[in-house]
Amino acid sequence: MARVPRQNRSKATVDAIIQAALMVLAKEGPNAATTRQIADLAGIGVGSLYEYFDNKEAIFEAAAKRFVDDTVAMIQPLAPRLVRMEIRDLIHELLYNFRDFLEKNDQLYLRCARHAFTIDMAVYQEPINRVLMDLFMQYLLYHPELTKLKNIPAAIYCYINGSVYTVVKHLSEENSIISFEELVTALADMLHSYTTTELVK
Amino acid sequence: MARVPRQNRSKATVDAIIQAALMVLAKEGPNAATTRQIADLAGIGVGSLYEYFDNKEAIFEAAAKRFVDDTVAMIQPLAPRLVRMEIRDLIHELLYNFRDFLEKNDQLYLRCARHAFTIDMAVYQEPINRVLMDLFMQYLLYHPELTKLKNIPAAIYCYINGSVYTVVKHLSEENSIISFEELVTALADMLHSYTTTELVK
Amino acid sequence: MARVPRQNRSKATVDAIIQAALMVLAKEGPNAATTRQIADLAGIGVGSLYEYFDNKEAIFEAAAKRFVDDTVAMIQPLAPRLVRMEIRDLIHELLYNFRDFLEKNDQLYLRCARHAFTIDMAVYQEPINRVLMDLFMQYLLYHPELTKLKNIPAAIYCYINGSVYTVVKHLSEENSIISFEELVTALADMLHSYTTTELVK
Amino acid sequence: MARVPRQNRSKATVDAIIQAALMVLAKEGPNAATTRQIADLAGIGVGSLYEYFDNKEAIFEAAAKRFVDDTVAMIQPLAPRLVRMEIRDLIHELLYNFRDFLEKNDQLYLRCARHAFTIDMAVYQEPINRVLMDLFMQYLLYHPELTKLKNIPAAIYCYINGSVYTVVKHLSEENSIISFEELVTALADMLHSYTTTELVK
DNA sequence: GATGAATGAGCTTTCATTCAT
DNA sequence: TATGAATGAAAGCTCATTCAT
Repeated sequence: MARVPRQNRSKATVDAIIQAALMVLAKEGPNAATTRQIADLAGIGVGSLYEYFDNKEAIFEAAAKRFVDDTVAMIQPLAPRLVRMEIRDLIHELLYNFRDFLEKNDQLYLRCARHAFTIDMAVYQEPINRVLMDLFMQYLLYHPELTKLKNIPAAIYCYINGSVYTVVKHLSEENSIISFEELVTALADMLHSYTTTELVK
Repeated sequence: MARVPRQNRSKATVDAIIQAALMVLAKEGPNAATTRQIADLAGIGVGSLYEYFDNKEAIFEAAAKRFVDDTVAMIQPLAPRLVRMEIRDLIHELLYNFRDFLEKNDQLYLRCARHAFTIDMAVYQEPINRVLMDLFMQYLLYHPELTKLKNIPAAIYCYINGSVYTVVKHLSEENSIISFEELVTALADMLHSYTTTELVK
Repeated sequence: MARVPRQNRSKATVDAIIQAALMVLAKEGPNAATTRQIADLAGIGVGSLYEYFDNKEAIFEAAAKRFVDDTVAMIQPLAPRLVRMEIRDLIHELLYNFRDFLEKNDQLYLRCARHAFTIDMAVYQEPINRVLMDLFMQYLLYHPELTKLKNIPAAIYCYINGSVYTVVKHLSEENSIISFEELVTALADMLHSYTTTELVK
Repeated sequence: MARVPRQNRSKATVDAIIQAALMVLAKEGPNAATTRQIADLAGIGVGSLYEYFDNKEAIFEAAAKRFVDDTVAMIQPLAPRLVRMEIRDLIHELLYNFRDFLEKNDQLYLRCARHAFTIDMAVYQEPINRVLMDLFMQYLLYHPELTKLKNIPAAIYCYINGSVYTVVKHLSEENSIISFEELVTALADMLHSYTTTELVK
């Protein structure tokens, strides 16, 4: 039976397991990843895995949660600055930060994200989408003229989902036909043109 | 060693295997799908799988190819009509056809597509992206004024990848915050506004 | 149910199967050899194998019999000449003929023989041992002074078994510490010295 | 991945596996022997086999090595006594010891040896041949007059290979035409006559 | 609490054999 | 008679999970 660890020692072990799970996930993908690999990388015995998690899936859930929390934690502090920017600059700033986040630690998170777009894992994407949605909502407060846009929720829904997927896919491509800068500019321009023309009749 | 089926009987068996593979893929996802399930669903013995395919992976490749080919075959005949339409109507027409395609046969293809966004499977998405890219390129021939748009390849790259993913994700959601019609309209408007404002300086 | 073939066509097919079995046996060994390989090499369908043989083992038995019969047929005609020779010349002549027999057809029979020393296959070696025993018995008729040797059956038993195995083993070795000529001379000398000293008290 | 057993418990398991493998090998031969049989006989689960060995072949290799090591260990301590004996007594002593070794444990090793003469397994016979060769070489030191024999390596090569095979074959025969005593005497006499007559010219 | 040896269900794959054509 | 597609038992092997230490 998995227990909630309260001591520091335990917390450190849980952390090591999650970190190891992320690394194994990044390297092998979710199918090939084994509990033995995770335990070895975490520097503990396989049995200990089950002291902290009910089963393998619970470990991956925790790893996914970690990924999502870190992503949210990366975005949230940017908000105060972003909401005051011109829309195209916002997108630039946001996506370059997103890229840096994905590529740090030898692309640890990028390689995890590659496997994350199975729609089954959409539950985990939810918080990321929400924080981005919040960002855009706050943006509206600072730019009230935009509230006249048609069907804002639908537009945001499309833009967020499409952009996140497109960025991850692009970064995962060995030889893309376009550069990251071109990608970002295109995404920025698309949102900019939308916000300047699609007003409610 | 897999052999090339020559007789009609054999061809039917290969078809049954691919169909069964798609159904198992749709129901279980690529990890949980087993050869036994495929054989059972195809109504044949496990051994027969290996008369036509070298291994399990080859079966899934064939299934993925079938999905992609069918998708392309669904889009291609629409092209002549679509390229003559106004851009928002094009998107509407295209995406409603796409939805019907994904939802037929008890959402067979939609449920397969849910698993297809693992970036590892991007190889299989390639032909779909290409046929859509071709569609937009042809569209330019019929609407020459659009050739003045900034960085067309980048815009198309973002739009196609983002839209396809967003549509599949939306259709997979049980209770979405927006309706399909709203989604389509938002995507259509976004492209429309981009084409009317983002001209080369 | 396997049938005894009486027509020429059938006999040719049986022959082709046996030949194919020997070749597959030589190349793959008895474990890795499959019915499909045999059928392919024989130029017939797998099903046809079972028109002439009850099962795979029966094919191998027939192949073993063929090998044995050919070996006996190789030795028998040599006998009239060999029995008149001096004992060392007999061994030389016999073993060089044996070597040629084993190495013809790209070592077909040598490679089969390598697998034949499993003592389980001793049944098949029997006729070979017998023809060699007959040879030595005939030899005694032409050299009556040898009948005074101690325990002739035991000596022949040891000499035949030991020599045949040693020759096949030696020919199978890539880099032997001794040459074939040295091997033959040693075996010849050993028998010669035995026949000149070990007389019944 | 096989791990090196460190604990006593593990070492006992490895031993049980090797012992079981020898028994299965003895009963079924190398082809028919399955991993399940070995595991059952060893009283462990199939999975445990793979805790200690990379694959089935590695188990058989270890079993073969055990057989060879034990054979060598049986012969080696005899050497000091044998090298001082008259040659015929040496052969008697050696072969009777060999027989006892092969027949102990319900003929465990004899039944393994029956399968070992596939020339492919000659690699494993090597150490046995070498220890016997060493024995004869030492014998020469104690009987310097024998160094005048013609081509000693060739003679030893033939004698060792031939004798070992002949003994194993004879012991495996249900109803042999000669007794073990006759066999041993014949082999002893053969070597004795060779050593007394075949001197370098 | 931590371990890792042990487990065995269940996977993919092979292949001798059958039988409708 | 000849075929080869179909079969399915059985093989080798993996790995999440357990539990005695």
